[in-house]
Amino acid sequence: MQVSCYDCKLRAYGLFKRISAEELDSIREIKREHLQLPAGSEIIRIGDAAPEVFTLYAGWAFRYKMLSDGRRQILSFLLPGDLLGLQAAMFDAALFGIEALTDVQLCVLPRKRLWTLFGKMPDLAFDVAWLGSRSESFVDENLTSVGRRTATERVAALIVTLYKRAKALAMVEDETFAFPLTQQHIADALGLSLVHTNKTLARLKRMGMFKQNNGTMTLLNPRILERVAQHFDEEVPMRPLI
Amino acid sequence: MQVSCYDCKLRAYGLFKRISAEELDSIREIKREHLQLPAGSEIIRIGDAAPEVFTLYAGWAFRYKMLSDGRRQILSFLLPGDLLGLQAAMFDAALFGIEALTDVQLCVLPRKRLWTLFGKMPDLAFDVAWLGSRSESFVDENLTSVGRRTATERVAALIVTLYKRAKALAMVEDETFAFPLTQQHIADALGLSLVHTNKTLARLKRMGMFKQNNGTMTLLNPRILERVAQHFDEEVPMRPLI
DNA sequence: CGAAACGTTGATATCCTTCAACATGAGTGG
DNA sequence: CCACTCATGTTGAAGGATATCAACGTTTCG
Repeated sequence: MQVSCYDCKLRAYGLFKRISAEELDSIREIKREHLQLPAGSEIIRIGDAAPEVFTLYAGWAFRYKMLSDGRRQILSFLLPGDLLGLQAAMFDAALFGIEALTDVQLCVLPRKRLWTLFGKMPDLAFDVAWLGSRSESFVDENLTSVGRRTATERVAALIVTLYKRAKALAMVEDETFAFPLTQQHIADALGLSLVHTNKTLARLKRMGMFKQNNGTMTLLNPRILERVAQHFDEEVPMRPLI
Repeated sequence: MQVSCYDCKLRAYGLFKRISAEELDSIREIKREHLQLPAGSEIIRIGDAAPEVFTLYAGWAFRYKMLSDGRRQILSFLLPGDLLGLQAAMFDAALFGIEALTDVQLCVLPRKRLWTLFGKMPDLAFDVAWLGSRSESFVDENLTSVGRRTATERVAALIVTLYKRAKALAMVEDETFAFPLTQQHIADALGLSLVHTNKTLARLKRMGMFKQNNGTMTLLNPRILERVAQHFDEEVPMRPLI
């Protein structure tokens, strides 16, 4: 399936700013291909030299680091509209891996052409920087969870954050959204053991906070869950403000 | 003391790329003032609307978030040459605070002028994005520490990372460098309690890894300390590659 | 000199990990 | 269609790493 930049569904969500036809042409010019990969694929491998930049068009992914003895830390989850591999493209080797959590569709943006385009379209440079900043904000929030929240607060905060991100993408209906993470993913994102993650989820479920059904998550009490999470007042913006 | 961009000491470290006189003029044009603040100053307050962007010219600072009940998470430490507040300037409110750890000197870069300059100097846009990516990489590493390393590994990893960053700035002599963090800062960066941080530092000191003298840190065995830390093979670049 | 910030140390409590076993479901080959 | 395996989820018990509490020591600085 070939998707054109002209009718990119992502733009429909107000995810990108209104742009001129001319600007759109420029973007379309750098987009090389539209990739489709199955769940579990390694999109960027740790140590990869000079990977390209991607826009995640559909599906979920996650960014992670590994210690030499196999311990894994998930740094952030990636949803449609997120930019993948910007950091990696800046350096000469990827410092982290990116793996597809579900089947994914990617728009490939060859980095050389991207840098060139910065000259012609300063607004694009701003947008890329904006997406990069937003991505760092998510890591900041996760770090705060892992460093200073209890297990229950961490799990609650993760679910609330993913719920809000999904909602901004119109992926939530009746407080229900696709939730492709396994308990191992949650554990590795929150710095918890698998067993404790399981027990914590069970506790929140018993408290009536949510229920899960074949790959979906339904929040039964988003307000309370947000309080349990000790969620921040200041929130990461979901889309450009301009 | 007024410092001119033309003889900026930071450039001497190869921290910035060689740039033309014309480019330098452009940068100097956006730099508004050179600020001096004492240790403990709040450089950016959480929730601040539309803060400016700063270059940390001299001194140390740290970026942090707080939970409503007072728990604090330090997200990253900032050394000379780092850009402060890029994220905050992108959004309409700062999601984190920045506090001076020592007396600091800041170059103020009014954000409007900075965005304008992106159009004239795409290379500058790239550099700003590069600094942003590097900053995110440090958060990534810290998150991996807090999530997946033991207390001893965390403390070792933090010391090694700061040592390497200081070294890249020519701030290390005889394995000795200024170390302005209190144990409370270390604890808040690593997601540990103050008491446990103290005992962990004592253990590493007893192991002969380092010694501290009125505000300085001396590494007695950097190699071993790096192994204790389970330090990554792939390292965050210290300066632009181009 | 006194106060406040910072550092040190031992005892006790607890959250979370590890270990071990079993349950469930999907996919696969016989 | 069944047996098998592999990934995932669940549960109880025990141990350990880290937190909390409390007290005291040390340094700095007005």
